[in-house]
Amino acid sequence: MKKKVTIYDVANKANVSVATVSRYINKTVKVDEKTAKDVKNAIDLLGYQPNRIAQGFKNSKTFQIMIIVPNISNPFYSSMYKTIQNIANKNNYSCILYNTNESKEEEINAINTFSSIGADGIIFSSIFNGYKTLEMLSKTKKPIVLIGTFNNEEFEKVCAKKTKTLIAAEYLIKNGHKKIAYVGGEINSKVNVKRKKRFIYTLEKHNIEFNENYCFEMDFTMEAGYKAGMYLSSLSERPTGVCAANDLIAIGMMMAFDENNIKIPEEISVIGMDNISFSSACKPKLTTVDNKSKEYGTHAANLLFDRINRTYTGECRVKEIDRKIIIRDSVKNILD
Amino acid sequence: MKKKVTIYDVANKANVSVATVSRYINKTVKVDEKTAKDVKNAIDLLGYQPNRIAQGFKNSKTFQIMIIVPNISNPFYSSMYKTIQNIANKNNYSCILYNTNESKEEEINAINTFSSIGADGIIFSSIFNGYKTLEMLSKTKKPIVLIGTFNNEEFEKVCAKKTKTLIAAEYLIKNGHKKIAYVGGEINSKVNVKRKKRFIYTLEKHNIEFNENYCFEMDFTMEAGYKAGMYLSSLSERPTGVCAANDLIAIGMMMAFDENNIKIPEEISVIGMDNISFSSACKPKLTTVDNKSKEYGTHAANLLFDRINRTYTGECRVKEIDRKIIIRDSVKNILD
DNA sequence: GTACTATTAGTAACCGTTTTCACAATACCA
DNA sequence: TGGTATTGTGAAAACGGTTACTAATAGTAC
Repeated sequence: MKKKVTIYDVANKANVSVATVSRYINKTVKVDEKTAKDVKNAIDLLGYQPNRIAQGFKNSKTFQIMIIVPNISNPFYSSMYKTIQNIANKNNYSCILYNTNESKEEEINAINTFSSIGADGIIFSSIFNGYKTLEMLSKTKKPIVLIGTFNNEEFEKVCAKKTKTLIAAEYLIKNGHKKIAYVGGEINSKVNVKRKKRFIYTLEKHNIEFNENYCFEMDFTMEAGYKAGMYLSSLSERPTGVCAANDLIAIGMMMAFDENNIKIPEEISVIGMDNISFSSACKPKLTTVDNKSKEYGTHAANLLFDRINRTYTGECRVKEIDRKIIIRDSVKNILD
Repeated sequence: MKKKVTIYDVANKANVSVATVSRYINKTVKVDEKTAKDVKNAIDLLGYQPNRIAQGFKNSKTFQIMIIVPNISNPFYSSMYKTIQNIANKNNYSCILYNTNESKEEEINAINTFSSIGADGIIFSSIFNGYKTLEMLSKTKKPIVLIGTFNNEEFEKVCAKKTKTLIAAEYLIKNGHKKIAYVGGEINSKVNVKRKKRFIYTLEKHNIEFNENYCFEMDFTMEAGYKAGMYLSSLSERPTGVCAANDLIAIGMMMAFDENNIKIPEEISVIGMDNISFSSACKPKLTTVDNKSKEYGTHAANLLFDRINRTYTGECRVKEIDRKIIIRDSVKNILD
């Protein structure tokens, strides 16, 4: 095993001091042109590569950021991750991905590793409120960006301008629907609780009463959507529109309606949220609310690198993403 | 800004030397019980956390592995990543994820970063043959695991025992099908080329002639599958079975058949590959070949950590994954 | 020629650990 | 009792960079 070539070897070869080599590499101070040439030659000759760990150790900088997501198999997060990675790479940074599997415990573990490996910043998304996690993050004194809604003024944030539920429900209402069902996800998750609350609030705002029979909560999967569709199909007085907590649910539901020969959107309108790729491939094409994973990623990464590179040092900012409805074929205007 | 608490602070507080503290933490040498208690108290009191970078610097170890994938939005890879991360965490390691976006250039970049950050190992998956990448990897002298088929004896590998295509095609043949179509993906990708070759080979092995009319290659999406389905529906003499290069294609195809009132599997049988979650949620439930992302992940991570921890130092091993067919409702036995 | 300033380069301290080596204290044995 | 293992501990030298401080040289003004 060949010995690693260090900055000392380069200095020797080039007949200069290690300081000069370091200065040449980091361009912190100008070195004479002739000397620079010698150093460059020595580096090339020896195939020298600065040891990142040693650099990181000395500078207490790792050139790494950590990204914490609930579930990387969710197309929203994987797409967001990809845009973050791109921006990070452009800044000469690598990304440590931590998948928490939607578990609170794992979030704690994630933040613990974060502070122990000393990454330079973190992008944190969670389906929990997480007072403890935020407190832990605060202690790290590192640049931090939160994804989603948190009660916190201490960190950079990127979140939605209006909730998806509001947008979806109002679109149905605007199209004349009054008997509207809500199909949520895992009943106890904060995300579901919040969405349902939002849904009810939106109905009331438009003087429509919320009907408990038009509510089905199970989990965020296609199978759950199928069951919801079966349930709604069986009602003697069916709703005219359904608001699904995500596209998977909506797609599963449409399958059930199809199986029961209930025409979409003629007999029932369906609206989803997320705009995953499947939503434009199914039949009829699903009307949904775009979740704009790429915008989330771009803003989060930019906020973070503004802090890391000290391009911005003012008050913490909040980027609000303006989600738009994607009108396709699954909602009918029943006013016509 | 409070100063970071170091091993010296702990040593001071506990009235021992830094060496003792280090020994207590790493359990490399036994320390007296009483001393250990003192050290533990001091650590707790000060909230001391060893500095990973310094540790890494001293040990030339980063406690990080890198995982390179073509596309993290592909459910296969995200699921694989999750299992790898779990095993890594158990080994006290973090994972750097590098998404190459199915680009050769990005693969080069990925490996360059890998060697510059000096991670302790790498799990590499690619849709290319990549002679250059393998050569670069070889130079790093680090533990390496390859995912998929590569012509290489130098690294650990985990790949399939039989190709998915072989399994799928043979299942159709076993069920009496002779007029079988192949719907592939992006025509120029190595993966598609290989799969098609495999498909033709399997037919010939069973004395069935390959019919170019029964071949449709576009890309690996649901939309492409839909178009393929439309094309096949339009043929005057339709195949009795179709072998799709992945589940997305199969699902898209089934939609097209459904739209054309072609009953599955009564009039046409469809088989997919991947066993993504959608495949068991659609109607009829799709018969497919399980891609076992979790097994890939588990084996890859275990092979890697055997090397990293020097639990195994022998010849490079190849783990072959025995993929199984998942029989559901989309293939009919036409011999009955 | 002297004094002063700019520019470039070298010396050595430092970052926070691990670990080798040496040594003291204790245990063991004849 | 003396001699030898055994055990637990501390001092100090790494690991490979960066950088504050210092020194040398060149350039400029008087």
